[in-house]
Amino acid sequence: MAVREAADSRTSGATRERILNAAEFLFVEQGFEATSLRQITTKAGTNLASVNYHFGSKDALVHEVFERRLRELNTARLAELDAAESDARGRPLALEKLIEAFLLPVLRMSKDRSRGGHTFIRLLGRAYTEPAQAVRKLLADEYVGVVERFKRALFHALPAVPEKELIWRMHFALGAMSYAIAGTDSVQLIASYEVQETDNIEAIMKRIVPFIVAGIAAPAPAESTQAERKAA
Amino acid sequence: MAVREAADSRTSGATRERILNAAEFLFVEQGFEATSLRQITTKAGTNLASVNYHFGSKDALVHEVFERRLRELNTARLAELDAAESDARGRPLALEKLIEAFLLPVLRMSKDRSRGGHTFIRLLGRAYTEPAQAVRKLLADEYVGVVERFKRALFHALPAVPEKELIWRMHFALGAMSYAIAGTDSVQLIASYEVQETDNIEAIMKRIVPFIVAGIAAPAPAESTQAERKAA
DNA sequence: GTCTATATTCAGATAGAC
DNA sequence: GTCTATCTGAATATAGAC
Repeated sequence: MAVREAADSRTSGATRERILNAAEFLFVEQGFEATSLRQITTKAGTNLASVNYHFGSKDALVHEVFERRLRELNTARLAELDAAESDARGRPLALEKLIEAFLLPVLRMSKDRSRGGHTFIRLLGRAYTEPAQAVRKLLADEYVGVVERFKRALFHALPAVPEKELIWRMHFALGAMSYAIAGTDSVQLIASYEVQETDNIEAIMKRIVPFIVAGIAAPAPAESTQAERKAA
Repeated sequence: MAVREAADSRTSGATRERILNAAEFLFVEQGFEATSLRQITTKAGTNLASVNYHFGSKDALVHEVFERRLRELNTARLAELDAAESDARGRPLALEKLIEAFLLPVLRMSKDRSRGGHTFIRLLGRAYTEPAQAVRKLLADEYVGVVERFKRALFHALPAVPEKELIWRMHFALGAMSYAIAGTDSVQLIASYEVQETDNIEAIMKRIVPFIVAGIAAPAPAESTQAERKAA
């Protein structure tokens, strides 16, 4: 994978990757703050100093854990959207296709246990609500292109719904998706749901697309804020 | 509020409350792990030892921060649902009423800046995805009654949708709500949303109810899992 | 109940041998 | 690049005076 330093040494990059994988796993289980470099290096089978050698600091390691997967994920999302729009030949995209373009790469990554994508997807669902400034900044930077692109497609797909309304619904949808993704953990938490298939993301996807499509295409509510009512 | 130790000393309980409020605020800003007892006691205007005196440990403090608000919140939710069902006189509840029963107490608490409810609501949105075992256990315990009760009402309101489907949609809805609530932080994060009213929770509520109603009442997707397709 | 001073543990980071 | 040993600071928690 990592092109930059692949061939020169037999295990060059291997230690780096092992650290990233170990960190990813432990971050899912415990969160960023609660995970120490000692835990990470022990799990990765290397020494404590190696993190600072390869990444410079713990913050930089966190950054890399996200960036290596997010770049792949968002590139794939844009490619899916391009393909769907190409199929549509200039006509507005079916809302369902749009949602699928956003979610399919997640589905694919979550099924890829061999390269550890499955672990990262669980981490991703939690990242949006992360209080750490560094993580928030990173997500914002990494997502700005994707969000802009999908927003335009959404406006085009549903010209009847006010754009402001659509922006909010996009946000709600992201919340539903995020829970669906992180749900592997949190469904059991919330209650005694009699649900067996919490680790079958494919089944979850099939359930969430109709939910989001219906929510986003819902009739717009009466547009009147508190201020507007007072003024009237 | 705190009945247990109210009257005996003039300031008894006051320090305790100040600690809880300071902790609540800092947990929102930084998360649990990143917040130290030193920060909390400094902000509360007391000494470091007072946390251990009043709560026994940092974990116990976290526990209390949640419990004092969640008890109030969930009691109010059940009362709203009771009232709505009483109005309906045995007939199935309108889905919209059910959602509102769940969300109105959140709205009310979020508008209550004088008692700090506003702060807690921002914390709540993040709590569901918290990795810390202690927080997850606490939420599960505190929510089990509410979820069971609303689940029954939901099954009753939408007998046409399979129960398994409804459980998943309830989960998705919770994700959307959670994002809507924590959105004060995360809307700006995700992208350059041109939205001004991110701190007007009342306006947000008006937008999310139709979204959730439409999503939960959506037509059920073709019910076939991967396993079932293979078997066929 | 409140506070200062302190015990103890563990964190991230670095120096320097190999 | 890898490793051991160590520095420095900060965390939770407690002892004991007031």
